[in-house]
Amino acid sequence: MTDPDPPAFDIEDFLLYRLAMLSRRLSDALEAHYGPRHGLQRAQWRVLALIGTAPQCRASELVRRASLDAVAVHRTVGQLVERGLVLRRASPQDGRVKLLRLSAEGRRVLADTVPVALALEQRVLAALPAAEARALLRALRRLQRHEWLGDPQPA
Amino acid sequence: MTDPDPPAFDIEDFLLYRLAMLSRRLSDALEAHYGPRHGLQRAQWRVLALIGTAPQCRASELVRRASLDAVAVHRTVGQLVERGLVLRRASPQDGRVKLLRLSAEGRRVLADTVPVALALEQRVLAALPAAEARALLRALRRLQRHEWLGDPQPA
DNA sequence: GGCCGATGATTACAGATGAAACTAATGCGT
DNA sequence: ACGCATTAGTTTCATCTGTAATCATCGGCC
Repeated sequence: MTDPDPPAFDIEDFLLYRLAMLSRRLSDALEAHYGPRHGLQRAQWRVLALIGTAPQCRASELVRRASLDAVAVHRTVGQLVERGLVLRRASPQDGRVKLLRLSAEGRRVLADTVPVALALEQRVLAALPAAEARALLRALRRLQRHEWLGDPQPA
Repeated sequence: MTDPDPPAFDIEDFLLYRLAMLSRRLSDALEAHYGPRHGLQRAQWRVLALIGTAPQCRASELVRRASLDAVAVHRTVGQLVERGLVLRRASPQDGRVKLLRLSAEGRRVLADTVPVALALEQRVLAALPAAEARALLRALRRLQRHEWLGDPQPA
């Protein structure tokens, strides 16, 4: 009697779902390139790029900045060290922390994949009208700052 | 000598990375609600909502439409059936396919979580200027259609 | 100087996830 | 009507991912 046909939630028209689908498809596309080519998996490439962006960082910094799982980061770093793409040395100041940086090989691998990543990004943006592309970038940048994104019903 | 400091790729300023971060954080936030409340994990909620959106669908349809892994879908459906949220019955026309629909309980659980999902969506959009929010939605809708998103270097 | 809570990193185990192989049923071609 | 390629669904196994416990080191405090 009251609303025999309520909102009729359509998940395919739902912002979070669209974002997740798009993000996954794009990451799949990128991984399809560097995966076979360098034997890297998604988390490995991401950590490699993060270390490349912020050399001499500690592992915990990656955890914080990328809001990644600490264990996953350490494991991934370990794999990259084994493969000689990342160097890990103890900090002189603090015996607990290990400072991370790319090896020459790591830089080479990253440099080989970055153009493909940027090309994919350009391809996405080129599929949109210029104004819309700019708005998308601005919106993402704006949303990146917001911390409140946890906790849908505060208290 | 040639470019001692090349592009200096900053992954934190990279579209795919921003999308992935935002998407994950939003999905985490939503899961933080329906997870403890109904004991659902992400894939389960998503499949529940997909079945709610398209009742009487077959499992393979979910696989296609959401471009999900077939095994994951079957497994998740199986879990939802066990918990009594989804009903699965053989199709009269085709003995291979099982038609899926929500049980009353499944509808109840979904109805309980949908407002939270929509509130989160509104919250994201409200964080943006109106024009930017509209542009974001339009951009996502536009990109959803594009199939070319696999294959960053076509041949 | 030596205890103790806090922090960084690592390990261990368990549950989740994905690729490949397997079973069942349909429909098409003969 | 029979055989066979195709599609739907399921099972298996190896791998990945995440939670919790562990080890090592630092800094403050008595």
